[in-house]
Amino acid sequence: MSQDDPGFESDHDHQHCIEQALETARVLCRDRKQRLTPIRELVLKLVWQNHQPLGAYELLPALAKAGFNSAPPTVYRALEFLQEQGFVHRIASLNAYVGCPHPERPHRSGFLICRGCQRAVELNAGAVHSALKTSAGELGFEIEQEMVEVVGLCPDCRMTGGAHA
Amino acid sequence: MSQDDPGFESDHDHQHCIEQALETARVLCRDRKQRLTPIRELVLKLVWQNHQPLGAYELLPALAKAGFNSAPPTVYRALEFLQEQGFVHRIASLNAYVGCPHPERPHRSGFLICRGCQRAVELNAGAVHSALKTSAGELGFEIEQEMVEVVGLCPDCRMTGGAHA
DNA sequence: TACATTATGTTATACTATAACAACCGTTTT
DNA sequence: AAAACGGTTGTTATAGTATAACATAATGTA
Repeated sequence: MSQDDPGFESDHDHQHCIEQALETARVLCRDRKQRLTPIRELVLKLVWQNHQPLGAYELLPALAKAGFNSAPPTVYRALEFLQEQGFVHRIASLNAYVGCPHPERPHRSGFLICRGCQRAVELNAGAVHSALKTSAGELGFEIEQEMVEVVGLCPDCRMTGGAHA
Repeated sequence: MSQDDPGFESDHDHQHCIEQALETARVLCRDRKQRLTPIRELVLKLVWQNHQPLGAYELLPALAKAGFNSAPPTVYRALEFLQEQGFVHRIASLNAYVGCPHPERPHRSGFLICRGCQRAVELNAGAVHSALKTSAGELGFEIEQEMVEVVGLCPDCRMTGGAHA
């Protein structure tokens, strides 16, 4: 994890996270000649509202409120696009989606998921990837995609016994 | 991964896998004073039919054919029990279940999942776990549960371009 | 403009998992 | 043996997650 990423520090300027994520997405889409349509931008913004992964169906009411169609395919399509562009990740063990702080380059990502406050932070785990690559390589297995999802307690919740909001 | 585990070798004596898994489960249940009922044993056997993870709903027809009730709760209950006992693992990214070759002791498990032949082999990834523990520790995160699911191509499928059955 | 391409709207449905309560069964207690 | 109990299974219903398929609209391009 790079130094400027907020980890589990609960007092970071989250508005800044959101702004930056949106701005990065706009720039990258322009470079890549992809269209960050209003729906897609809204979904990205919603996913970034906090560091707690959101389920697809949790996004629908907000879409409806913004005047868009709010049937499931709408949000799944937006999520699919955002994943392809690397702007969000899906967390399989939660059936939920979370913003990616480093969309500029594709990367193997892992997550630390706190069962106390439900926040998930991305782990830039070079060492984990190396170990995995070695173990897989010994079996002749060629890695294409990695999912690393770790559940536990973040520093805040360890102190408060998991009651942190 | 220990030496006696079949990895992606497709010619291992799979009947032996099944027998051994069932026998181990019987012994462990006796030791633990748990009941390996006919339904539970059947589900375990079905999950072990091959090394491809099976979805819960794929098990239902076989349960029906064996004369049991075949409504979803039946199979989910059996799977829940088998997971608690460590006899099977759930693979979140596939919504599927696979037999565990080392149920005698709880362990952090990872999986290599081949997108060619759909086989999944368990990775006894001590090194991966260590790396993860270190990375998490740096953020003050306390690990309770790990999911490591790696998708790629097994040795067989690398040769045949992923067409291996 | 005409055409192709991409995105969105809409309806329906598939797939995955659990809630809730009744019936059954083996064990222990009376 | 009867009653009480805990655990397992049967049964119905429903919650939660995701996609198929086709129609319409918007955008980019010749």
